[in-house]
Parts: sequence; C-alpha cells; structure tokens
Amino acid sequence: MEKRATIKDVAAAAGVGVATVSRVLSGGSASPHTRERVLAVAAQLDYRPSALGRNLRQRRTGGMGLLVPDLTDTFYGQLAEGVLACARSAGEPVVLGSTGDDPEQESELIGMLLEQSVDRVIAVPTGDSDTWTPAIRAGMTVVFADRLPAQAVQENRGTVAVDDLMLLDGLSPTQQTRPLDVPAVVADDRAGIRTAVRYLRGLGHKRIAFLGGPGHDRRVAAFREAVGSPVDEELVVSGTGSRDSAYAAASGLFQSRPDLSAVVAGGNVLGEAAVLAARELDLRVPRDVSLVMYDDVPWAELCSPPLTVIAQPGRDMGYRAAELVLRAGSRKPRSVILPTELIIRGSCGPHR
Amino acid sequence: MEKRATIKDVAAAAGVGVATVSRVLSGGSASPHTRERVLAVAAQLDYRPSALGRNLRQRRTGGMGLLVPDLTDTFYGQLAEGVLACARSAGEPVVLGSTGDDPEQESELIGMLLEQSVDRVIAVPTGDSDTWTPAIRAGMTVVFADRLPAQAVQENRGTVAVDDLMLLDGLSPTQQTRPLDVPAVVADDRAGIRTAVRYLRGLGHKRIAFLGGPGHDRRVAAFREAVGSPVDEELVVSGTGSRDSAYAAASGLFQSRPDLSAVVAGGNVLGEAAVLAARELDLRVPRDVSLVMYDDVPWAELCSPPLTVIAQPGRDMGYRAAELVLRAGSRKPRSVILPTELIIRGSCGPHR
DNA sequence: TTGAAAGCGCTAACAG
DNA sequence: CTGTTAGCGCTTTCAA
Repeated sequence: MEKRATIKDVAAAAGVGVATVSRVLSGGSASPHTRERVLAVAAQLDYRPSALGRNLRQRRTGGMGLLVPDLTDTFYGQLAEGVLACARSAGEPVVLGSTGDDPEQESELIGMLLEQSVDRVIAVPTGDSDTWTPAIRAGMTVVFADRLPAQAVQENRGTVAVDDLMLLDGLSPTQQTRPLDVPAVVADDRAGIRTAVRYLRGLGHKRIAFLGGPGHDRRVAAFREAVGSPVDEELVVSGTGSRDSAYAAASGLFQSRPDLSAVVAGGNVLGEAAVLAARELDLRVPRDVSLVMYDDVPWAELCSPPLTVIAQPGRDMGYRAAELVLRAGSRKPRSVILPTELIIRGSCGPHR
Repeated sequence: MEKRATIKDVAAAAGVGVATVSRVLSGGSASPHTRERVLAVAAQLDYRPSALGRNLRQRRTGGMGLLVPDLTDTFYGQLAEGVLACARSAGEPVVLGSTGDDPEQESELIGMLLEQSVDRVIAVPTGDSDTWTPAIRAGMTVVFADRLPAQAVQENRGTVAVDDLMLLDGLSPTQQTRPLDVPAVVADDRAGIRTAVRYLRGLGHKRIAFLGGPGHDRRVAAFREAVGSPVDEELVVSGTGSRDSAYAAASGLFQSRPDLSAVVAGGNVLGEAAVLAARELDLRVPRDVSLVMYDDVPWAELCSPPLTVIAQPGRDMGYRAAELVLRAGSRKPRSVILPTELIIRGSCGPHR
C-alpha cells in the first residue's frame, strides 16, 4: 500500500498520545474535548486504522473463513450470500475457499486459514471429523453449515460431535469421549425427505429412487428411514459431486432400473442431472418418472414442467451460521435446524 | 488462536538466530547443515509462519480481494471459482465481498479491503470510475472483470481508462489526462451481441428487443450498433439487478410491445426473467418470441426448449483476472478480451 | 553464512 | 483521564 496515516500521525497532529487515539477510536473513555479533537484530526487526515497492526497485536485476524464445496452450485451461492450479508453488517471480512468437495483441498484451505490466523470458520464440511479435530483443538471456532462431517473412525480421543443433531437423525452418539461440540446450522433433512417420500407414496409410487451426492449422508439415511425396510439398494445411488458424475449416476440409475417410477434428487446438481438424463433417455417427467429435487433454485421454476422441490433456506442458513460464529465466545452456541418446505410444482404425477 | 510455535521457538530449538530461520524458510542462503537442521526442527514443532507478522512487517496483506455483484448469479459463481482456482494454486487467500450491484456497498467494501491492507483486487465494478480512482491512487492494484466502471464525469484529473477496450467498443478515449490504466478481463460483448443479432436477423426478425441489467452498458451499446439506427428505444429496457426488477422489466416489455418477435437478454438473470414473463403472458418460445440469453449456465439446457445462448467463459475470466492481479508489478498487465460463442439450441425460431 | 536489533501499526498494562 | 511503554511475529538491514 501507499503511505497512509498511522495512529502516530494522528496522535502527533492532535497533540495527544497514541493510546488516547486508540481509545477514542475504539470507544474507550476520553474527555469530550479530547475525543472531539482526535476525531477531527483523524477525519482530516483520512485516517483508517490498519487491521494489520491490530491483528498482530491481538494475535488473531478478525472476520471469518468460509469453506464451500462449489460456488457454481446455486445453493452454495445462496449460502455464501447469507454469510456475506451478516459479515457485512458486522463490518467483518470473509476469506473464501472452495473445496470442490475434496477433503484434501479442504485440509489445505484449513491450513491456509490457520496461517492467516482466521480463527472463525463457517464450513460445509467435506472431510470427516478427523479433518476438523486438529483445527478445533488449535482454537478455531467452527460452525458447520448444510451438513456435518462424517463420523471418523472412533478412537478414544474425543470426536467432533454435533449434539442434538445426531439424535435428530436417529443415530446414537456412540461412545464419545469429550465431544468437541461443534455447532451447526442445517436444514431439517429428515423431515424434508420424509415429506417428499410420503408425497410420492401418496401419488402411488412404490419404487422410489434416491440420487445422492457428497455430503448427502443424512439425506440418504432419512430416505432409507422414510421408505422403510427392506430398502432396495439399487435404488440408492450417488455421484461424486461433479456434474458429469451426477449425470452418469442419474443415467445409470434410469437405465438399470427402468421399473422405478419416482426419483428424489438430493441436491440441485443432481436434480439437474436427473432432468437431463431423463430427457436423453426419452423419459417424460412426470409421465414416465416423477422427480422431487432438494433445493429450491430459481431455475427450478423454469423447467417444464416446473420442478417440485424440497426448499431449504440457503441464505438464512448462511446468515445464521455467521451469527453463530460471531457470537461464539459470549454464549455458547447451540445448533440450529431450519425448516424445509415441499413446494409442489409440476414434476410429480400419479404412478401409472 | 491457541499458542502456536513462533519463529523464536524454532530458532531456540535449533540453536540458531531467528533471522536464520526466516531465511531458510523463505528460501534464502544458508549452509546445507543449518538449513537441514532448521527444517527438521520446524517440522517437528509443526511450525507455521504467521501471516500476521509477515503482513505487518511488509505493510501489506497477501492474497487478493474479490468483489462481485451477486453470488446467486451463476455466472459470478463461475467467475469466483476461476479466481479461487488461481489463488489456490498460488497459495493465496481471497477476501470476498458481494456488492449487490450497489455502488455504496461497493465503496464500503473497498474501504474494508483498504483497512485490511488487501492491495490487490479483482472487481466486477458497479460504481463509476470515480469510485475506483481513490483506491487506485492509494496504491491498490485492481483488475476489472466482466465489465468496466462507467466513465465518470470528465474532470481534468485523470480518469480510469481501460486502454484498448474503449476502442473495441468504438468509443473514443475522449480527453484523458494521465489515464490510470486499469487492466480488465472481459468477454467480447460486441462480437457476441453482434453475432446474436445477426442470427436473429437471419431468422427474419425485425423487432428485436434488448433486456439489460446493471453493468450491461457495453452490451447495450453493442446491441444498438448491431441493430443499426434508428434504434427503437422502447425495445431497449433495463432492470436494476434484482430478480424482481428483471421480471418486471421483461413483463413490461412484452406487454408494451406485443409486436416484438425476439429478445436478447443481457445476462442469465434477465434470461430467466424473460422465460418466466413469457410463460406468464402465454407467449410461446420460440413460436411467439425468440430468445437469446447472454451467459451459458447449466440450467439453460434444462429449459424447454433449451435456451440459445451467447456463452462467455466465466471461469476463465476469473482465472485470468487473478493471474493478472498477481503478476501485476512484474510486467505491466494488458487487458484481455475473451471470445464468446453463440450456442444454438432451441429458443429461437423463424419470424412468423 | 550468520545473529542481533530495529521496527511495521496497533492495543493493553501501568503509571502519572 | 491521559501518556509511556512493551511487545504481537516477522523480515531485513547491518555487522560480525
């Protein structure tokens, strides 16, 4: 940067000590006269306190890190906008990283944040809890959004636990030693999926498939639960996150099981793939196959027929997560579960 | 953050001075023996140099800022992914801001970046060149992406000039005193729009409308040029950036000018609005109205009919911009113009 | 080749 | 209420 006025310049110009300037600018006590004077000089010099000095002094960078799998996925775009909105109103910077749903990249990004001393992070986790334990141990305040890290292999060291969320999923907390207690902001996947499956059932569908992607474990679990056993395992397939892989999964599913009559796509990328694959195979929606997609994205309405979706509040999710990570330290944050809503449009029809 | 090993710890443990450690870690000269020893100790202590100390010392934060209008717009998601990819390979952090296409928010974000001493910024500008001049004067290296700031009212102070791009648009550089010379990475809007208009003309369309949004000045200009005078001004309308406003603009256009037979949407949000508005008004695409949309986004193919688009390489644009901003300083970066491509799908038909 | 020392701009004790 | 001072972790002269 070019030469900018420092706190010293202001102090000198105002004829006071640097500490006084610092106090005035951070709302500390000062005589009205001094305060006014300092403020005037600061304004006149166009002084802007350098975050560099402050950060070093406080051994921490302000703001927060944000790790998402892919900004090309509209849902994460919404989530990011929520985080940014909250950060902006708090005047805090956001350091962004895109993991590509790759645990290795995620680790590298965590390392980068550590190096930057960004000690507050909102993450859509990709790796398992072992990826996160070290960072949390190192003092990072993290809030998970949209999903939770897969449970790592149990060890007798503590694991990342996400309190009541596990119960929500009907998973038992297993034997955890000193859980790390990471708060999370997620949608009520279980209810969302259950509602969708019931809806399809109500339409007469028996063979319902689930098309999942990375991080959809909770949704898959909810799906299994909703359809009840025995689960036809061939009807539960997953892509790896890329659009190509999602397409391949969808296409493979339709071809291997022409008897299925409905599909629940675990995310908008998978929904997109399902629509494309169905069209390619000349399957009509909803005549030949009904489709429910997780995520309400603007283009869901553009499809013909418009897609019936399980909407989750992406922006809110980001905003709430940012709030949590900022408030952490004062009160201990509790996880948040946001409601989903089945929005019925035109992509589901009665089973024929 | 928790207590992490500092350079001092490493120095002590290795029995050398801190300067030596610093040198070794930044690839300076050191005896093989010393180097090996330091490296070993550093690894053993899991030492990670703190960016805080370095930044303060160098009076600049590494990495780069990224300012986009809206991450919910898939195109900017692609752009951001490109920037992140380049930054990642350079190991640099990215500080993100979303301007909402609001010059005021943009200014605030610039201020935030200045405060953070982020001196390299990639921006999809919203404000005019006066918004940017101060930042650039303050020593910020900026690279514009996707669009250029509107020319501010001429003064005899220098203005932000974007060298050859203005010529590309057929604008004369007017009388500029010491242009600030900000490099930019943009798509060849002029060619893209021209190709689209010619294509529609070839289909027999005479009344072609342009549906623009914020920052589409160059596209509007290209459109005017392509249709040739006299331009029917009622056929050139703009939204303000929100989806609602885009919808209103599209709907208003269709209603006020039922005689139009083709629309060029200046961006994917406007294309979305056009599809929605057309459907609402019972206009069939492409029977009643042909549509070409700027931006190729995954869902363009999902529409029925699939949308004919002017594709621009969003990801490349981000990547190139990041490269430019990182290389700036060594060689003086030149602007880059990326090619567009008309991808013909199904949303245009012959004029009836 | 190496080490000692001087800060970068700021905040937080600690005196006055 | 205010000023002085001591660093935060690092890079970078400057000597040795």
